[in-house]
Amino acid sequence: MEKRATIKDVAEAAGVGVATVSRVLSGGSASPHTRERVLAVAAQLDYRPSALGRNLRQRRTGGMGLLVPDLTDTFYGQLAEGVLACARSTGEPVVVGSTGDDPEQESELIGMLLEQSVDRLIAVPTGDAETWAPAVRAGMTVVFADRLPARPAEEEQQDAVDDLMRLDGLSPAVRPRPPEAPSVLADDRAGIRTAVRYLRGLGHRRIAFLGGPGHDRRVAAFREAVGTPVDEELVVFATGSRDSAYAAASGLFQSRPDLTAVVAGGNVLGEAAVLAARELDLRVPRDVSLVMYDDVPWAELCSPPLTVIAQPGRDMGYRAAELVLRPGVRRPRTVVLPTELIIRGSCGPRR
Amino acid sequence: MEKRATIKDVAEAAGVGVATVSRVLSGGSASPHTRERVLAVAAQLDYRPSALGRNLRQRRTGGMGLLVPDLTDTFYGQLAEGVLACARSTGEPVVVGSTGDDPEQESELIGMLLEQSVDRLIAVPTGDAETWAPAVRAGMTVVFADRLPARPAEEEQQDAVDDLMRLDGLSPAVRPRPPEAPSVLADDRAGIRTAVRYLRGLGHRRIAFLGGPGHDRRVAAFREAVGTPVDEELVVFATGSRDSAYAAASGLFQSRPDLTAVVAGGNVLGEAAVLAARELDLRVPRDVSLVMYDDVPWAELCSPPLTVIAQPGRDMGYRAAELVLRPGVRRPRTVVLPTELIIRGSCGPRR
DNA sequence: TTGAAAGCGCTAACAG
DNA sequence: CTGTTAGCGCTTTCAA
Repeated sequence: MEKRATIKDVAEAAGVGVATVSRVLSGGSASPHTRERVLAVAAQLDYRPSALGRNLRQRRTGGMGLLVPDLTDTFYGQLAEGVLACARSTGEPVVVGSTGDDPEQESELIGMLLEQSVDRLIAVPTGDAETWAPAVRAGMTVVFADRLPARPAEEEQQDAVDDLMRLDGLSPAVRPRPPEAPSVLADDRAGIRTAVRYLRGLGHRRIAFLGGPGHDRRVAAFREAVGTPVDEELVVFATGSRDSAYAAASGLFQSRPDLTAVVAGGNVLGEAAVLAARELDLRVPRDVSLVMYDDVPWAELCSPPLTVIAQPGRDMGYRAAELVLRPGVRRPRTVVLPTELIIRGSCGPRR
Repeated sequence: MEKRATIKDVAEAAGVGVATVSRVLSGGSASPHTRERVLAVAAQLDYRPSALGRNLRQRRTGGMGLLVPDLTDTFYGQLAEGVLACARSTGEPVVVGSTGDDPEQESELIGMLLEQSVDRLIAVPTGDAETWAPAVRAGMTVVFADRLPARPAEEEQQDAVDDLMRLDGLSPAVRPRPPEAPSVLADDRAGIRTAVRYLRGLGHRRIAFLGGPGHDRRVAAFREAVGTPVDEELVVFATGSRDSAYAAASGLFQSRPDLTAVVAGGNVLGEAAVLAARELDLRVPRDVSLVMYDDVPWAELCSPPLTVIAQPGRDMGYRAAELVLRPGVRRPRTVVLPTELIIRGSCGPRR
């Protein structure tokens, strides 16, 4: 346990000032001779600039934060891998937090990051705009991935009012929106639409949607794809846990034995659906067809192999990291990545 | 984007010195009156001490590092969740890195952590003792989880020599071992032994082991459980990737169609085995029985559901985090957590 | 019990 | 092109 050399040590050993060392090491101008000398001494002393000093001086930590709901969910594992890969290529540290899809924990983690002066953050948000206010106020560069923060209830109400006005042929007042953070999303709308069309093509009419936290855009897409009127009993929600997902799936199958197909909004829900169906002796795809959001390695292992809506988790993470590192001036604020319906064996014609 | 209050602001507003504020906030002694006053002002100014200043002063970052091979592997996801849960309870930041089971990347990540002055690290190591030397030299508190660093080749050789001496009835010289870092491991030996016994009980004699990086202890246990002579063709290794795992599994099945059972050393290998078997039209468990290390949610979804050796990934992470945060004086240096054979449907009697 | 002051290692003005 | 210097926000002696 020997203590590391400081910039001062290098300066002395090289017979120059500390500023020169700093300059050379950060690519500033210096005479070839000096540069060479400094570099040699630094190498010889095995000098590594301490991030501590730099951070304090610049009043910000390098690197970035990453907040996901649950690293046990393969999709978020993929996303995280993407972020880490990008960060590794630039040598940046990534502070990771797991929110458990709980706004309160998310809030605490944001506080922790603020305390660390981490000013760049990639998040799969759980809380609403209010939860995210402190981060924005502090001037953090935030990039949302996979989903956007829910909008506060009051705003939704206001939207409803606006909609009514529009029905009456009136133009609602233009109200300012909170500045949208850049985000990286999958094309949920297209993904869901394709899946629903596929199921309808197979003859299915009573199609259910099994959603989880943050799946609002997917449900909306589902509603749109199914068209009015949507049978509300066929749209059910679980919280983040596997237990809750199982309960929701099981409840759905039991309360509506007439449904013939299910779209699961995420891989944990898909897993729950398979389990619940088996428990209730429903055969897939004979009794019920299933499409799952997320392609995960085990989707192929199921029998039958699961038909899925694949989204590029790793790419999403990588892109988000790029965005947060280089907040381009006129870069597209929102990146939408394509989804793909991968047809395997979990869907069949309506029984 | 308003700038945060500093300790100086609080001191001025409370009419005390900065030292007093520091003391009060870190639970030092102060008159009740002063304390109250400082606390009130701090709250009112929404003061949060900056980790930057503290870190520089103490020449160390709070929190810890976490290095895993791949967050896409559910087991490491579980482990990471455990670490993050523990860290969250103490408000500590966790810097996570993914090594891809590549010693070089691991080495770079260690360097990055050193640069950040992160002096506590939990790692699922990939490199050998040499890779870990810099961390040790720098005085990092390291806790290994799931596995230990491979020992350098020369040492293995020396061991072989020692073994020969013992065979000759000689006592080899006592050579110093590198100080062992504390670690949290699953009881691989018992887990593998139980699985092998179970398979033998079903009548299997030609049992193969499908291993990956870091599975040395598991192979050793396998060899021991099978007893001499071990059919070396039945012990095959893959690198970390899914492709490699698939290739290894497929190759194994094809080169030794006479094998009747396989023990997969990890969930990625288990996945590969299922896939390869299916591709070769081998039925599980009729044609080949399979036991997989790691219980993961999808093990139950397979058909047949996979018989597994479960290890408590989340607990392992949590314990490791506790160990690294409180390096107990005379605490057990190595924690071994129990494994459990969970019998589902992937093993049958020898055909 | 309290405050003043000295840095921790680094970068960025500012002179030279 | 280069060196000197002034902090960044905090903790921690050391006196008072």
